[in-house]
This record gives sequence, C-alpha cells and structure tokens, in this order.
Amino acid sequence: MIASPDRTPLPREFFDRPVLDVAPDLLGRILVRTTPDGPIALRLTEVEAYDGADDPGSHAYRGRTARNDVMFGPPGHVYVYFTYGMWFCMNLVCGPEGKASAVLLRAGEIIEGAELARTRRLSARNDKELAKGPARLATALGVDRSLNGTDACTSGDTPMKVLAGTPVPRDQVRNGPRTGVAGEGGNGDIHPWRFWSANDPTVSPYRAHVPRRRRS
DNA sequence: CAGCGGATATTCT
DNA sequence: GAATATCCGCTGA
Repeated sequence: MIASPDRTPLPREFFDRPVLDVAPDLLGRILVRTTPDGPIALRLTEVEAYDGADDPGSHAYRGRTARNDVMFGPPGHVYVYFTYGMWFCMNLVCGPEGKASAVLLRAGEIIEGAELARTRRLSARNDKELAKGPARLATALGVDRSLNGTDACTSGDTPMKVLAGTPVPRDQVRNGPRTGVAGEGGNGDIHPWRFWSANDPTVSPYRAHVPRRRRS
C-alpha cells in the first residue's frame, strides 16, 4: 500500500544545503498555495538547479540586481521572475545566504484545488497540462510578482508552503540538460541539472535552447 | 506532429 | 539593439 503523504512543512534547514542536493530531493514534495479563492496543492515532478555566481545559466551569474535580489537572501524563500514579457516563473532559494542558488519549479501534478487551477489555465486540454512547464505551474498556482521574497518556511497563514509529501525514490529520479538554457545541449558545456520523476505524465517535454530571431 | 510568429520585461551590450 | 530559465495559436504535412 501507499503511505499517505507527510503534511509536515519542510524546515528551513532543508533548503540550506547545496542546490544540487536539494533539487532532486524536492521531487514528490507538496507545494501548498493559499489564496482568497481557496487552496491549491501540487506534487512536484520536475525541477532545475541554478548554482549562483559559478553558473553561467543563472540569473545571479552577473551579480546582484533588483530582479535577482531575493536569490542572494536566505534559503526557503520564493524567487519569482517575469520573462518573455508575459510569464511568471517560481523558484525556491537554496544554500546559505549570499550563495544565490535556487531551484526552478518546472512541473507538477495538481492534487488539490484542480477546479480553481482550471479557471486559471483555460488553454489546458487536460489536467496533466495544468502545471506542465514552469510558467504554466506559476499560472495554475496563481503565482505573480507579489510572492517574490515570500518566506515558504514560516508557520501561519502564508501564501506558499512546502510540505514533506512522499519523496520520489532516488532510483526513480532522472536528470539531464536544463531546458531552454543557452550553452546547453549543443556546445559540450552541459550542466545536467534538470531533475524529473521517471515516467510521470506531468513532466514537460524537453526543449533545447533556440535563440529567437529579431522581428522585422 | 513540426515549425514559426507574437506577446514585450529585464538585463546586458 | 539583442538575447532570454516561455507559452499559445496558427500553418502545413
């Protein structure tokens, strides 16, 4: 039989470790988003690690800016960025304060509040697509800039929490190149820091990085 | 299914 | 000006 998921919140110490240890350990954990419209819970199935100033793919690679400020702060906080002029993506800050590493939450399975998630994801053709992709995940959970810097490790009525859930066993964790990152998948300088749960239908398809062409 | 154009914030050049 | 941790709707096989 399957044990029920552990609803205990993950402590800050969970996130205060090297990001490459935290990222695979996040698979199977449960994100709980509390909104005025109701709660939504999501089981994480796909993540990507970004390792601070040493990582050319990281927002923190070229130093601290207004956008990436939260990455340099304490672990267990939510980093939200806006990209391509349209979409929000959500990360969890890892490692000690100042390290500026974080895990991008790329996909998951909605396990509670699917009715509410569907109202935010009208283009989803089925429930497996509700959070299949980082911007879709943020949209389904109602994540926007107002959550940037939020502490996901405090008790009480917080907008975002991370529960222990049922971690994906290590032999079910797969990893490969990060999606959509320049310099990966083509030039030999690959950081295989995308982690996902094997054979899970909510994992997003891999897309190699393709530079956008300038519009005429 | 693959391919591509549009949306247009943020950062760097 | 150009690239980017993306997604959607359209076109054509």
